[in-house]
Amino acid sequence: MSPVSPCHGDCAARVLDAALEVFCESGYRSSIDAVAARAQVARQTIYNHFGNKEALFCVALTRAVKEVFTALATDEGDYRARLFNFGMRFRQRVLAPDAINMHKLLISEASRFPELAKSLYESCFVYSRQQMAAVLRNAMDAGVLRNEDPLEAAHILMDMLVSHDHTLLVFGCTAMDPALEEQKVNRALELFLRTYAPAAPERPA
Amino acid sequence: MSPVSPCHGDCAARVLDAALEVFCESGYRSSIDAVAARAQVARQTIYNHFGNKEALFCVALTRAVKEVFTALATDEGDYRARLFNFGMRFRQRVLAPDAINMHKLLISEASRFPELAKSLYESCFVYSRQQMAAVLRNAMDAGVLRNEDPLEAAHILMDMLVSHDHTLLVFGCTAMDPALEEQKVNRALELFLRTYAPAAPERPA
DNA sequence: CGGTTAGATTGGACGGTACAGTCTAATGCG
DNA sequence: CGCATTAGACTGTACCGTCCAATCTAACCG
Repeated sequence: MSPVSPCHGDCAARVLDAALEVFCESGYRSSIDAVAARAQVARQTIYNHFGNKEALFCVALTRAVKEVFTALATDEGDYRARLFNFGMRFRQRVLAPDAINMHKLLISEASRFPELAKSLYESCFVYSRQQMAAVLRNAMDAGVLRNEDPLEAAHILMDMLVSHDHTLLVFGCTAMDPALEEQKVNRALELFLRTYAPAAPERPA
Repeated sequence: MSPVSPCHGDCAARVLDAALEVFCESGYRSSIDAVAARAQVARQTIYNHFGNKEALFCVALTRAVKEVFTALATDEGDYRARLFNFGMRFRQRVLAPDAINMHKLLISEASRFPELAKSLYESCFVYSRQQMAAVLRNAMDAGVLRNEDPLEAAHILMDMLVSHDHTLLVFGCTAMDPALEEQKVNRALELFLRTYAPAAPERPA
């Protein structure tokens, strides 16, 4: 039972973990009591640490969402390999059940927390596109890709990588088959590289 | 004031309109009283017609979502014109504020109404892709487009058409500038047609 | 080493609010 | 009269946030 055993230090962290879990499961309409129970903590402890429900929500969600989008790009291999690795990692992170739930949660509460939604969109969604755009810009400079707006290209590639499956998951329709991941990434890359192949210098009349 | 004036017939319709408005504004957590006030109807009238809140929500949302995706394709003009018209109409419908709100609403409540979410995904999202795929299949058969899976091609084109702006709107970041619509559709078509240009029959060695 | 203190934590009670859904009596219309 | 509608009272529930007295821990001090 460990009947009372105060936690002395890790309480806040436990609360944040529990809050993320509970909010992801049942949305913002989860009760503070549910979070407290999940964290095995008294309700009052939550108020001591975070003040109120809104603050708890913002802190928990911000911390979690940012983790999804860090360090997606790598420097190893040729451009094709870099894009493949990025694609695999991106799908893995963004299509994970937790990430899907966070995405739904953020959309649900975008009107209640407009600044939070905007800020997380900027610092995560946009940020991940910029990471990809940097890779693509290099490839364009190297002549491997057609020289166009790299940020636009990043949007297109990343949509090709996840968009359809992401929609499926958000609407709760299917789970992904992990055996098909490489195949899907390669197909997306094939289409993308076809779109952004360097313009043929001259065409045989 | 029209102090009491029972509605005799159009009550149900008024309630459905009001319900859609209110739910889109404040989500499922809107109160029945708010719907009743918007419809200028007694709360009891709503219960007489729809039984409970869940049923009201499902009926109102289903009716509204289906309207967004009907009759997107046209038969006039060449393939390029058809795709352009489809693209313009698609953007207009899917990026409209009401449609964005419904999208957010459906995602928010996907876990509370799994069958509703799945069914609306099927009958609307998938359906619109199939409309587009039919057009693309014709173009492929006619040799105007590279002969590949037309449904996959439809997903890609429709992502190119709206994906980025849709995300922006869902997260409440910006409004669209209507002056740029044609330009955006043409850019999406340009990229798509580049991807799906018929394969060059042979390449100069 | 034992006693004290400050701070974190707990459990529970409590007030206030909001809402779903029911019930009833009254109203107006065909 | 019969029917749809209305206004409002009412019940039950859920939850936020506060308050408080009691408990535990660790650090500090004589």
